[in-house]
Amino acid sequence: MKKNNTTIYDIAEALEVSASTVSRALRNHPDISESVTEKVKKMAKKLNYKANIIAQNLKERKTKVIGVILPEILHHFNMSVLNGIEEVAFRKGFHIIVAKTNESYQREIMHVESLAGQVDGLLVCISQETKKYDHFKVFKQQEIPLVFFERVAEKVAGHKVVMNDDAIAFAQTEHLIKSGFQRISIITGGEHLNVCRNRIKGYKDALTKYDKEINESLISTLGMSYQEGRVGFQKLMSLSEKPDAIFATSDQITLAVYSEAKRMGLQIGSQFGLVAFSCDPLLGLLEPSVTGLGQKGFEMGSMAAQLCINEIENDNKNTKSRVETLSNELIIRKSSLKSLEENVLVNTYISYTGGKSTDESLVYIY
Amino acid sequence: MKKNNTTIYDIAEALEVSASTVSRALRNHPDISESVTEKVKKMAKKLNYKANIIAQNLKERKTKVIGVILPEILHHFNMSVLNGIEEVAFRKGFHIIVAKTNESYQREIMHVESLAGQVDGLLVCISQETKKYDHFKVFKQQEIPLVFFERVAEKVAGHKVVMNDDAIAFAQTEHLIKSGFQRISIITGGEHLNVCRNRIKGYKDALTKYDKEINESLISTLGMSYQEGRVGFQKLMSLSEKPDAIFATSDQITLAVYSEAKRMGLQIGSQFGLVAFSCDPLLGLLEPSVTGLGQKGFEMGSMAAQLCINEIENDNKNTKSRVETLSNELIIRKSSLKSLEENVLVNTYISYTGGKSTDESLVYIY
DNA sequence: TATTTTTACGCAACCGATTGCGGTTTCGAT
DNA sequence: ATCGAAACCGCAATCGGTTGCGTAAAAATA
Repeated sequence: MKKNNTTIYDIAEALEVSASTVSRALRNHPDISESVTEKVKKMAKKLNYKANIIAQNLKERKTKVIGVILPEILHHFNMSVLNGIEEVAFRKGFHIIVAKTNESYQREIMHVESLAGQVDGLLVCISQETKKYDHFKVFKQQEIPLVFFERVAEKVAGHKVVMNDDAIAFAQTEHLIKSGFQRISIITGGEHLNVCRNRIKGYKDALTKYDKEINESLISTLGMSYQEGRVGFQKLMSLSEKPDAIFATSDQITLAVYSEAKRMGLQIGSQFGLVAFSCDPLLGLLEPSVTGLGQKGFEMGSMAAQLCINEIENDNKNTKSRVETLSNELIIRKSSLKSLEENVLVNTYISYTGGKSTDESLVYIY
Repeated sequence: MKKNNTTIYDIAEALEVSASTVSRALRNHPDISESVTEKVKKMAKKLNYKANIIAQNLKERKTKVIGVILPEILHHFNMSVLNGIEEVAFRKGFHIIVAKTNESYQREIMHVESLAGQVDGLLVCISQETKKYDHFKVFKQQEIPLVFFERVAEKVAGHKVVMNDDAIAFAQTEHLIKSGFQRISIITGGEHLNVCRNRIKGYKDALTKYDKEINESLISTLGMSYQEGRVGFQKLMSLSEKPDAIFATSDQITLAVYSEAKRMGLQIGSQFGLVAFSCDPLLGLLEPSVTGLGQKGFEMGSMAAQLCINEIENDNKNTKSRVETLSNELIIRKSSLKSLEENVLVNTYISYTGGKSTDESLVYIY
């Protein structure tokens, strides 16, 4: 990026041929004779020629880079998604620009706008604050493929990759009910986010199915971050009628609830139920271990990247935005079991049909 | 990146001025009158003009992108480093391209070479397999700033950001000794990696100080990954004389050892000691909790990014490669305590002076 | 030998912006 | 009225490759 780099003109001059010949020779164009091609390549090697990728990008109107915008870089789910994205991108010859928003709408806008000019496609998990989606129009205008994952902008054109949030949430809640918990709380973010809305929906549907009252004061929608999760939990635990179980809907919330509950001396599992919309393998190592989900982050990331790259390469105008819904599975562990009796597990079966995604394949593992 | 984008020429045509005037107007060049500047900007807005960043990059010979090459995307330490890098990069107006090697030398080479043309600087944590460093010469030639973090190529010019590995390793080992463990094993990677070599050095120095024999069969150098850590642990535990404590030198190894040890029914802490070169906050939530390190990943990442960006912007040829050594601290938890007696902690003090980094500020927290 | 077809390259435009230099106009100063 | 200086703006080169088109030379065909 600095200077002194040898260009095709240097090679051309050294060999007394034209730059176009050099260019063609380096790309093995049949119009160029073997002998010349040979000479050019030799000289290129000798002069340590490296093609200027930026110049090529300008000419070709592509960068072989896809952008990834996500709310944070740290916790397991997002990182496994990122891992999946990188893996697919690499195999397809793409690099990825990673930009995080820290859940800030403004920062998301900045990234979307600045990325528009330098990526061939964009993968986005929208921020918590985002409620307007005009900033994505730039991508439509420039016809750059846009794929959402996890938290999607439903009104915006572009493929979406999501989880079967409603079904999972239903199953998790149902599981807590069958396990014997009475006052089940959910800690999540605002309902403008599809993930929160759908998880709340599954939660409510489960309560309804079992004729349990839906108590809005047990629904905390402060946000998906650690801090927000912690505050949400503390507020719930300061209610006159405290919950006896929590459905934590993010890695961070799970972490916050688990830490706080332990700190407060609650006996997670026997005394206090916890299920997590989270797939960190460490959940299985905690004592008590925490009921969570299967590892679908990598899958989500690779699928999103696939969709995006296909769109880039095939250049087909089938702009029907597909919505890919990944089926996740429940991993039942101790945190959600009042007792370790087998029959709770045996009696736990799938019966959710409330959402678009009827999912009969939830797998329960102890 | 696709097409139909309005250019300065479109604006120029619409306004019957020259493209250079448009260019200058958009950048508020004083040579252009207010009225024209006004008109140009208005027309730019109207035609929805977005500057072509690639063209600017070509002209300016910079991309405002820095590359990050790391071995894997998933575990806590690397991600906290990445988080720090992104944060600093963002504040400085840079984007980051993230490329992982999966610990593969070949893949590292590919990334280094392909990134050379499209980033203004590069941050690298070398792969486990890497033992030759010729591929980095491209960056010297092109005078692109190169900064290593964590695992560094010592012979290659470029700043380095590392941890006080030797001091920490010494302290961890010493702590295990004082805690009463007899056969202390270390699980790490090959000594060609600075981190492994230095951690082994600290480990050995501690043993030596306490007149304990250095038993090479207790030193497992299979690698830093989960799988390698697991295999290493299993081999150690199949020795006729098993270790009674493990020093795990990566997030992944720690995870592997902890899982396996639990699976084998070992009583971690009281019966089997474990210290981890790892700072995942979840370590504190495990039961028993795991002795680890303070959170320095973010700091390492942000420092590396700072150094790199300074180099890019100041363009100063002070090519003295600095080595920044971050002081980390030990967080003592249950996994390394045979008993919970206070005196173990009281007797644990800093006395390491064996390495380049004499570190008096290790903080012990229970 | 004359004519057609290949083969092998070069010219110049193009991708989209930036900028040194030069030219024209305007305006105050003498 | 004349001159020099600002004030304003355009020409053309440049960044480094890519490629359509044209053409001279070599080979093939008549």
